[in-house]
Amino acid sequence: MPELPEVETIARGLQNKVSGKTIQDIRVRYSKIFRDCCGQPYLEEERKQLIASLTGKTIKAVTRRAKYLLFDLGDILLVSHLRMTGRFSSDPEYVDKKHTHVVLTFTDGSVLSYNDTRKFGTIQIITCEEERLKTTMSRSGIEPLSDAFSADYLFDMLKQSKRNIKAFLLTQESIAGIGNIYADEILFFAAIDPKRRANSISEEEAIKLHRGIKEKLMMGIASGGASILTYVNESGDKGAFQELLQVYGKKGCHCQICNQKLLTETVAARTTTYCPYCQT
DNA sequence: ACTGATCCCTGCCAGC
DNA sequence: TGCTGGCAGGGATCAG
Repeated sequence: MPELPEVETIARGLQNKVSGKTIQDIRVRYSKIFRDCCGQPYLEEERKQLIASLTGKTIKAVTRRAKYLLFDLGDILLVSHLRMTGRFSSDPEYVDKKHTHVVLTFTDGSVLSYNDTRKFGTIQIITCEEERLKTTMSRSGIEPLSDAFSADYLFDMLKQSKRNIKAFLLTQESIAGIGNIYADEILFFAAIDPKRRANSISEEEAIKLHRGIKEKLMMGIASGGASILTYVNESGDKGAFQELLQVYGKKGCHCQICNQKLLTETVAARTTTYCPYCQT
């Protein structure tokens, strides 16, 4: 399940693989993947027109914002969210695979496939600035790896929120790009109980939390992402961050610091694993 | 302002 | 062995 580090890894890979390439042909097998700026499926006629309009366009760049992949086609922007199981692959073998829903063929003969087992992922076709502003992507919060995201900034945000800290970290409108895996790892690093109210976090704790957010996300990127379920980058390589996980998915395991048994419970409607002794 | 339920969808696993 | 039902999962959205 791709979070910020995984999406960043994919964006960098795709930038190398497909930027500069011109779309010659598009094959769509499951059309609901394509959505308008509000996330709604298109009516058939409009969808056909929009997809046809992509032919001949050149991919100028592939970048990331929050957990979204952005394909800059000049006057059109493709905004893709991979959700749980979405993946882009430049491997020709993916073209005919089960669950491959969209295949782009470029003028140089190479291909890019969108494959998504659970079909939760989406590709929005954005044709103007007005549409872009309507996307949930544009409502994403601060980029946690940007310089603007300082410990002071985080502490101010925390003071204004009464939600539990896990829910706070998962809310994309606050901080963009953190999902369940990194939220659990960050809270373990910062030694904070996931159920604590955000506004109960002290300045000292906020500084540690801020460091945890930056470090865990950067570690994720440095190791090519965490391959938990099905995540692979655009070349099909797995990441290595899953080997560095300390609490996520470690139900029943023992804390690496105090050796007590880790606890798993639902917090903010997500499976949450933490150390009840170290995280207070 | 926040919480909880619902929806999207398939694979997987426990239980029969 | 084969079937079925329930669950997981990110996040938008809606009701309370």
